This record gives sequence, structure tokens and C-alpha cells, in this order.
Amino acid sequence: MSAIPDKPALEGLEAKWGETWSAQGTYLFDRARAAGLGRDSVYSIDTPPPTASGSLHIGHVFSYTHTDIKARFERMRGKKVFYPMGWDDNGLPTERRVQNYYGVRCDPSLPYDPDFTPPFEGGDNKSSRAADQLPISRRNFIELCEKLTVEDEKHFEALFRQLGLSVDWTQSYRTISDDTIRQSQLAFLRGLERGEAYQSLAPTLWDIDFRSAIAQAELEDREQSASYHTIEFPFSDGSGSIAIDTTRPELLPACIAIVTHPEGPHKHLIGRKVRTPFFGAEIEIHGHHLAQPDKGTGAAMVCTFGDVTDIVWWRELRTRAGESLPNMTTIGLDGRFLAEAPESVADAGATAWYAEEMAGKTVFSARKALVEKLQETGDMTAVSKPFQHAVKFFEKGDRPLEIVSTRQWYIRNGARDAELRDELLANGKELLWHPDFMRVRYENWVGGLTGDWLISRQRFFGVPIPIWYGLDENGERDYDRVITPAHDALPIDPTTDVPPGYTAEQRGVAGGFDAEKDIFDTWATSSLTPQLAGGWQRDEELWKLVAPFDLRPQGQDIIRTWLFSTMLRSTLEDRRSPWRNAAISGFIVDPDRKKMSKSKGNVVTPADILDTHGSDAVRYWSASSRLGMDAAFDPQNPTQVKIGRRLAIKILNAAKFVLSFPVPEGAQVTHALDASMLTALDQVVRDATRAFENYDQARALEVTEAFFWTFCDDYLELVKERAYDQTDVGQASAALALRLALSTLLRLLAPVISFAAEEAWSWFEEGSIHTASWPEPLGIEGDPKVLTTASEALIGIRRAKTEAKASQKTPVSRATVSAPAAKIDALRAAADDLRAVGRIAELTFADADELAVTAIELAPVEQ
RNA sequence: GGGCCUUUAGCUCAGUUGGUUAGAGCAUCUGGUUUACACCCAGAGGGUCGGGGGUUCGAGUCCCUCAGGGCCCACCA
Repeated sequence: MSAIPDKPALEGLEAKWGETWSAQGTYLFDRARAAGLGRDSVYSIDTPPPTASGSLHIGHVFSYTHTDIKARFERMRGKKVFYPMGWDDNGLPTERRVQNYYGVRCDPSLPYDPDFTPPFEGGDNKSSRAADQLPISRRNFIELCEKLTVEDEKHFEALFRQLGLSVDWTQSYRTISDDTIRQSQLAFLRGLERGEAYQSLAPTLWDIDFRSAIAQAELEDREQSASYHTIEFPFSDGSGSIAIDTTRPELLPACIAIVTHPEGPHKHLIGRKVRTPFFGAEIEIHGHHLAQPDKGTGAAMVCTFGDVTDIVWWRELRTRAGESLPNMTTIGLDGRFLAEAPESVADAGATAWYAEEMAGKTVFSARKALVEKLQETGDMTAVSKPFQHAVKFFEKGDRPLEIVSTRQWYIRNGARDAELRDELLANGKELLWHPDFMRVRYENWVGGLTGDWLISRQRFFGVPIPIWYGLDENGERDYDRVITPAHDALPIDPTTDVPPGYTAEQRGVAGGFDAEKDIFDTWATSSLTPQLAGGWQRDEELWKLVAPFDLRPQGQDIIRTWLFSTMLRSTLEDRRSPWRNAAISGFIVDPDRKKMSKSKGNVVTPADILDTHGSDAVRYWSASSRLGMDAAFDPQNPTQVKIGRRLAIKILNAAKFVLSFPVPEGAQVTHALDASMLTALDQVVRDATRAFENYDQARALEVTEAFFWTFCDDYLELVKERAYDQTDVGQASAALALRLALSTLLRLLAPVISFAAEEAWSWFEEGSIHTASWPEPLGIEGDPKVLTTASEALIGIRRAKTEAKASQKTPVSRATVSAPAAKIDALRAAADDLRAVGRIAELTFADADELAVTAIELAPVEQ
């Protein structure tokens, strides 16, 4: 126990208690006890690993606090809380930050330089030109990634500690650690052995700047300006032409077909042959239901590949001869046109013109050149005014995606497997969602999947795909001969490790082997966070104690990525949901209801807010919003934060006051008013407990807070004279009731107002409030009406004094409270306290329909 | 085009299975106050519950419909 300060204050509580909790191991997972008691004694949390290289924003504070509140509640209820923290170091954000911070870029062809030092440190986040970045080896690059993420993680941890997250910091993982790489590679190999992972050469959504394939879940639409270009395709028999509209005229050399609706206005042309204007490739007009009769001219050109519909047509259409359509690649992996025109181009002059005017150019420049040419030849008859239309982008990319054919690794996700899809939906139904309607977003996503999950990325910093390929006698990769490492050899890097049965000298030579150089998409590892945190295939005893996890907290924006992919991996590996509950936080909007984002410049740093208002205040603001609901935050005037701060200060002051009343030995609650208050408090305990159980921390806080203010403003005012006066027979009862209520209220508030509650607790109890037992109803039987009626009368007395413009301390010589008979009994039970608080010499009661102060006589003011 | 959420006082939000006169905090106004708390206390004013229709003895609450705000998915010639 510590001494009660003269002037309780919030300042310094974060540092003081943060150190104490850390030193005393308050939040450590008690694994030994948990092992003795079994899985049901544990509450395990699959904490979202923040992107280490990302910036902290107020949204982190918001959603992580929701989780912490639940963790603290479960801990006080006696659960052994497994609350780890992970760091997501993988992925493009880290690569990009390292490039700018150190002024380097990765060139995998360069050898490792053990003495390398970067050109500089601390570069800003503006993207610098690739030409200004020093090329370094992959290993050097990865070392810089590791160095910088460790620094970034320290900042996150400091903030999370200041916020008061009750994380067990000894249970942490990094997505780039050896353990993680091993588990990630192992999960992949097991999937490969079960036939869930496979490679495929297919059209792929491709980001030309990152030079990597990307997955459906990473797509986003953006509005782009475009124009319809009308192009005439002459019939091969010379009998006229058919017009099409396109926004991608530069893909004309890759045009492989014309498509129109089987019931549309051009249906009579289906099967006829046309030639691509200028380039002269002979193609056929096909019918397909996806061709919309009312769009453009009613006919469209099919190119390899302008958009995802082109992929469908390329796959599904057949010529009259029954042949599938060719893949005429024109755009390279760098987004520039290839050196040579596709072989379908029949016109020699056009082939030469292509090599001169389109080869090596970007989409934009090639389009300009070809449009001019086709206008010159008269094949392009019209160009519409620019309009806005949605184009697919990589969510982290800067230019529209192209579609190129590449060989990639995939994991089955139910898109083409009804049985798996149904299993994923069934597992989603068993999961308890908070709020429940979030399940629909998951179901929509699962139901709308168009392809398996593309997990390979042509990047550098991440988990290597742990395989090699056998090389044939010509030194070419034989994709059918995938060589895998033994499970106990993991983790491996195939670019430096040698596959079983080979020697290092056989790397890259005929009959030898070749490493897969791609890495896994960051989600392919993040989808394993329960396994990473819970010791899957590393510490099976721990895994049995924590899995399936009790809680997955996360934002609703990553249901399609993180939640879905984690569900998928668990379903494939264990045929079950990885968690019992999913708590989905809303996001933070500014006062204009716009989503906060860096580009809009309305992001405030959470450290400033915490410093200015205190962690309890910010925790209160977070707790006030229900799960799934967006919360407004105005950095200029954070109203809810200020209210939280006021509550925290009030808690300290009220506790100090209550503790100033001595509780005599053997004290009993004997006074009707005290029993009444404690009975009402029991109901608050029941309501708040049920709300916390149901993941409704906002309601738990609301009912507790409402009672707390009534407790301070009415009950405490009513009994303070009696509690102080040791000659009063009711003193012991009041002092004890106050003490019991304080103890209960502090524990009810501790999950939210964690620092102030701990501070006040330390004034009269040993040990941390956060490991104290959750309050149970006291069961003292009182009449709740006594307190509510006394409060009503008190308000009447106050109003009378306010209307007389008198001080509340003004003595009253006589007062009459009129009330219905039923209430008068309650008033009589509290008459002594009412007289004391109102300074009323003579208090009488009279019958009336409604409770009111019907007569009051203020004592003359002494001159 | 499909789906989900949302609309209650100037602002931020409660309002449980339908049940008296719709609540809280902030803001506003009027007062008080210096031995728990000025980071305080008391009191007051303020709402056609987005619009319309329906079910019901009774609707903020249930149903239909329209509109505003937000998000997700689809479309992308």
C-alpha cells in the first residue's frame, strides 16, 4: 500500500505503474498454472501484428484498447490470459521504407558485401528515384530491413506500454524471425504435400512498378480518365467492316478476337472473319454472354490482356475449328512494349512500324503513337471525350495493373472447390462475430472469390518459398521436378541452401538444380499468426493450451485479407476455425466523417494525444465506442477524451475522500440508505459483467460510469456527514458501505481507467487491481427505492435553494417534502441524511401525488 | 447493379424482448463554491426520434417504401 497524496493527479501514473507492472510481471501468461488447469482456464488473443515500418495513428490506439479492455476483464475473472504481441516486418512497406531511409535498392544479382555501410540514414519517406539509389545485394538489403524494423518496433512498444496494453511482452514474435520462417515454410510444404499448394502458368495481375504479381485481395479500384476509341475492323472477304470501341487502343496488336452478345444486334456476324486494322491479323467474331449488347458499339475486341474479362474470353472462346485462342503478349514485366510485334501481326510494314514506334514504350506513349497512326490511316474513326472510369490498381501501387502471363504459386481457397468453400462458410458461421453483421462481409468475400490465392511475390524481403527445381540437360527448369527440403531442415533459403541429394556445384548447371527466387506474399505468413504466437509445430504443449484462440481482434477493412486467409490456413490444416470470437473494430473518422488517412493530412500522432490528456482519458474515448462502429475524433477538440480525463480525476478524488472515513472493527451495513445503494450497485455489477462477457465494453462502461456519478453526487453527499461523525450510530454503516462500493467500482472501472484505478487501489489494498478478483454482487438486501427517492428529494431541495439564488450550504429552518405515501416511507428512512445534507433544522413530510419540496424556509442570513 | 451499416437535442451517442411524459455527456444559459474534487458543484432551457405508409390497445423500437451519409463487392470493351 502507498500513501494517499494530498493532491491526487494523473500525471506520472503511466510511467509509475508501467514500471511496476513490468517489474512484477503482472501480465505474464501463467503457463504453469494454465497447464495444470487446462485449456478452459486460458483466454488467448491472436493480436494483430502491426506493420513495423508503418506509422502509428490514432486508429491503433482505438482498436488495441478494445482488445486490452477485454483482456483485463478476463484476467480479473481468473483466466490465464495469453496476450502476445507480434510484429509484421515483411512486405513492401518495409522494402520501400528501407529504400528511402538508406538510399539503396535491392539488386539480387550482386554479391553480398559483409562490410557494407549504407550511403546515409534517416532519409525521408518521399519516394526517391530508383536511379539515385545504391544497388546492393539481397542479403545486404535484408540486413537493413531487419535493422530498421527493430528500431520501428521499439517505437510501437513504447507507445503501447504508455497506453497501458496488458500485453505479455515476453510472448512476442516477428514475421521475419527464423522461427516464423520455419513455421511459414512448413505450413506451405504441408499444404504442398496435401495438394493445396500448386504452381500455374497463367495470366496474372501485375504491378509494373513493383514488378510483382498481386492477389485479388490486394486490388482496389481507382477512377481514371479514359476515352472510347472507335476502330473499324474490315471483314476478310472485303464486304465492309465492324466497329468496336476501346479504351485500350494500344493493345490492338494483341487483339485475338472480336466478341459480341449471342442475342445482340451483331449476332448474325458471329463466326465471320475480320482483320485487325493496320496490323492485319485475321481473327474471328465470337459470341459470349459477357459481351454487353448495349455497351459501346455492341462489339468488343479481345486482347491479351486488357482486363480480367479478356482472361475469361481468352480461356473460354473457341474458334469455329474448335481451337483455343492464342496468347499474344505485347507488354513486358516492366510495363513497356516488347521489342517485337506478336507473330499474329501479318503486315510486314506494320511489324517494322511497331519496332520503331511502339517497342520499349510505356502504355501511355505507345497509345499516343498508335492512335495517331490509326487516325492517319483512317482505321480509327472517332475518339470520345475523356470520361472517368474505374481501373484496377494494386492497393499500394501507383499505376494501373497490367495482366501478364507468369508462373506463380497458388493456394486453394475455395474459389474453384465448392466443398472447401462450404467448409469455410460453415467455420465462419461457428465463429462468434462482434458485431454479428460483420460475418456477412466474410461470407460475401468467400462467395465472390474468382480464383485461388496467389501467394508468390517477385520481391526480396520476406519468407523464401522453400523449393528448388530440377534442371534438364539443357539447363532449363523442369517445373514438374519440384525439389523440397526435409521438414527438419527448415528454415531454408533456396538461393543459398542446397537441396537434399545435390551439391553446391550443381546450382544452375544442366542436370542440377535452380532455386525458386520468389518469396511469399506477406499475408501467406500473416495468415499463420495463431500458429506463430501459439507455438504450432514448435511448442505443441503451448499450442494445445491456446488454440483455437478465444479472440481475433481486427479492423473490418482486412476481413478479406487477414481474417479470411487465417481462416483458410486453419481450415486446411486443422479443419476448424482458428478462433471462437472475432471482434471487429471500426475506424476513426475526422469531424467531417472522412476516413483518416495520411494523404488527407488529418492524421494526429497518438503520442501527442497520450501526453496531453493521459492514457486513461484516451482509453475512455476508445472504450466509449462499440465494436464495429466508426468513431469520430477531432484532434482540435477531443471531447470524449476530456470527459475520460475528468472521470479518471474524479475517481482519484472520490477514492481519497471515501478512504478518509474510518471503518470501525466489526462494522455492518445497518442503515436503509446504505443497503439501498449497495443493492443498486449489485445490479450494476451484473449488468457490467454481462456486457463485458458480450464484448460490449461501451455498455459496461456506461452503466458503471452512470452509477459512479450518482454515487458521488447524491449518495456520497447524503452520507458524508454521517460517515464522518463517529458519534453517529450510523457512522460504521456508511463508512463500510462507502468502502465496499469503492472497492467494487474501482474493479469495474479497472479494465478501462486502468491507471487511476490501480493508483486508488494501491491506497488501501495490496497487489495489483488488475489481478484482483472481478466483483461479485454483495447480496446485501436493501430497497433500491430509498436511494432513488432520497436523491429525488435532494434534487428538490437543491432546486429550491438555486431558485432562491442561495448557496447550497444555506441553513434551512423548516422544509416540507410532499410525496406519494409509498415514497414517504423511503424518505423517512433517509430523513437524517437529508436533514444533514440540506442543513435542514426541521424536515416534515406530507402526502401528495408527486414528489416535490412544497415549503422551504431559509434561515436568515447572518449579517 | 448487389450487399451491409447508419440517420434520435447544436455536437457525440444511449435507448435491451414494442409499454407512462424519449435519456446521458458536451456545448449554451442561470447560480453556487475555496477543508474530496475549479481538471469542482447545483439548476434550467433545448427533440415532429430522416420522410411517407402499414401492423398494434400502444411504435424511436416490428414490416414496407423513399431519401441522405458511409463501407464492401461486381461492372471496367
